[in-house]
Amino acid sequence: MNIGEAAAGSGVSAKMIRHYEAIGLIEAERRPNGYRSYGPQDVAVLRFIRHARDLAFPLEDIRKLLALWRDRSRASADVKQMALAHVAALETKAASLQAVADSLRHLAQHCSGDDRPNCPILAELEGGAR
Amino acid sequence: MNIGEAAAGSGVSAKMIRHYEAIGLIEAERRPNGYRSYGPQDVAVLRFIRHARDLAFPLEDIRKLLALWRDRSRASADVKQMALAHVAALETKAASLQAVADSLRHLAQHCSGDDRPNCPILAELEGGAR
DNA sequence: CTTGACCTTCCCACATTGGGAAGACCCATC
DNA sequence: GATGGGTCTTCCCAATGTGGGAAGGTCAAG
Repeated sequence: MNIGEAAAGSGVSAKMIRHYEAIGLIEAERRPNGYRSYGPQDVAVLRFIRHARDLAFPLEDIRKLLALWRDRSRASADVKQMALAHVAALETKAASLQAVADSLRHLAQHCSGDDRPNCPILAELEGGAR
Repeated sequence: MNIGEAAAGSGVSAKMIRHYEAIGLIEAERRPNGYRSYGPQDVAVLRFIRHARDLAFPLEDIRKLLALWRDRSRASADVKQMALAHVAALETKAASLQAVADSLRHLAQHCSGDDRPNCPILAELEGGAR
């Protein structure tokens, strides 16, 4: 099948498929006319990639996951270790975003929010967080 | 003062100061020799920007915040509204990261993590999340 | 043969920060 | 006055991931 069909079948845009190929994440056969040609197995790989992206794995992680996926004799410990490291990274980032949100919400709570100019939020930005 | 001193005094790198100028967030006087020249007020602006970045405001938001900051007669409601919208965005992102982390952690929990190849994480990536 | 849908490559954009090169400059010391 | 170290200038490139769009080739149906 052509790239469009592979895109539709995998949920990965044609743009991204070409990009993944450009960075060496995947490969593709070429037809005499230069068109990329994909089989069902390729679509499965693309789906794998998309699911991993859905789980916010960086592409470099996905590169390793693909290698592990293709290696029938891999140790599941390797996969688990990657997954847990990724979970930790996600949670760290989520917590830090939440912390920032909390402190900003706190600031906003003390802002009258009417048509007077006085605003602790701007005051904090001006001088605070030293 | 020169850019280096302004950078040291504000906590914004010289690189970033030039960048902020390039995108029109700030301006700078030029000396005859071409060097940028900053005064204490400029450093205050840079500090304002850095604090807003610490609170994860996007630069476009900072552009508006700066305008509000400079407008002595602004209504605090405008600031509060922006802040709360930003808080909501942060919390949405934090929650979605946490949700992804949760589901991945859940998957990892069912992975033996030993030297056997069987791994539900890969299986899920392969077929799941449809 | 024309038309439209699809494919190709290539460049550009987003947002943010940093690295580094090449050249100009300033100040102080010899 | 020259030499040198530090600072400044601009310009290009990098990362991340995704998309837009142009210019041109290809294919199938009418």
